Amino acid sequence: MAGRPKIFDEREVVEKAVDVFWTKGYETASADELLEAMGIGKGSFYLAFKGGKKELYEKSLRQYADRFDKQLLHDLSISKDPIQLIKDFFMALADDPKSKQMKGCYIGNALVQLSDGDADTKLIAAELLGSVEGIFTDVIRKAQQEKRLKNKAKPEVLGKYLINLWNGVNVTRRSNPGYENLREVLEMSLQVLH
Amino acid sequence: MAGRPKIFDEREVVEKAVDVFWTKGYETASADELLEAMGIGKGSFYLAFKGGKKELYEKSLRQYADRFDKQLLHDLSISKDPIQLIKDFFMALADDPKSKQMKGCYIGNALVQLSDGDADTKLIAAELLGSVEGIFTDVIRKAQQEKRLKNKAKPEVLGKYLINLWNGVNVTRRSNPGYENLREVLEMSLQVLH
DNA sequence: ATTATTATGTACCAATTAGTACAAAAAGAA
DNA sequence: TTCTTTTTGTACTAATTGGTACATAATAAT
Repeated sequence: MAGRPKIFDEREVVEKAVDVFWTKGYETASADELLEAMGIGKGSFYLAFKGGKKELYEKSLRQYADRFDKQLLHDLSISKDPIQLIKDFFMALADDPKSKQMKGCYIGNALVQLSDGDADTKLIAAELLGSVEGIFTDVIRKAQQEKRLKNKAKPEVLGKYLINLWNGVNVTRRSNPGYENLREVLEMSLQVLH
Repeated sequence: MAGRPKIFDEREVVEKAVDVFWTKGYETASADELLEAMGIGKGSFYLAFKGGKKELYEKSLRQYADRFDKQLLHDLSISKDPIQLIKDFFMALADDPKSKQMKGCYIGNALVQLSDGDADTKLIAAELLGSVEGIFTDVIRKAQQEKRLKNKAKPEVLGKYLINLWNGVNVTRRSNPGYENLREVLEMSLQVLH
């Protein structure tokens, strides 16, 4: 063991980078800006992230999604009524502060913001969204088996329906943050979970 | 009337610009690339579009939406069953070629791709989507009045529901173009139009 | 034909981009 | 202390960005 010690924790600086990428977008977030927010210099950065900005972004996507999934799975694990939890999860979108309404979904943004040149990164985002979809699907399948969900549609279809709802709301509310009818739209959309 | 004649038609070159912006995204589409596709030089461009790239983009959004709205209104005007037409309109999303599935909605993309610095342009995109929403809402209101639609939900909510569906599908299908269940998800989503 | 007007093409520019080179710093090991 | 290893900060760079300046070209009016 030798060498000068790192002055930063990788998970922490990646978390800072999430902030910047989320509010500014992948292209618009400049390397300087990211480094500033992360609190490290170029020397350290390009040593730790040999792939540069792109590697940082991919790691930020993975780290964000990982945290998100773990949180959701945890909440589900301690819930008496997982279907209701998913409903609440969606309804909570209507209560987000305006600032959050404007930012969209961190993963979904990647899907829309990346150009064809970043097809590989896009694929990562697709996988990560697919992971959330899988969680939804599992909850639905189980609820159907336990007769807690009357809707007999294929769990995979309902899972995709929910992810689609998620993606939609995260785009729609950007155009009109805090708009009156979001709650009613969500209620209407969630009637399939009966 | 005097002066050297223009060698291009504004609507035509803006249409070319739509192509570039759509496939590459606002930031990623470079001025050179746009000019190349439009087939005009910098001199002509910056004379005709004093606001540069941004003005071109805003005009492209307006022109695209204008064409889109007119087409939709026309189709509705000659339709015997406007609600069915809207259903078909959405179901057609599942038949798009992969290349189109990957591109998303031209207007919705703006909402997600623009950074906070372009809030004014974002607002334009929001208005344009609102215009489509208004068309949906009108169709629904009329159908309810004519008892052709049983669903008694507020037309405004159903209109927002449909735009939300539109936005969702245009994000979701990017992650998995041509995926199996899109058709079923759409059918499930359109059950509200009964 | 001369003039006024508008459009065009090209050369140029300042700013910013992501990324590199490298010498100095900070630790442990000998 | 001296050597080795790793990290850090800074100076630099090559490419690209959107945009401007301006001389020239092409037309209509006089």
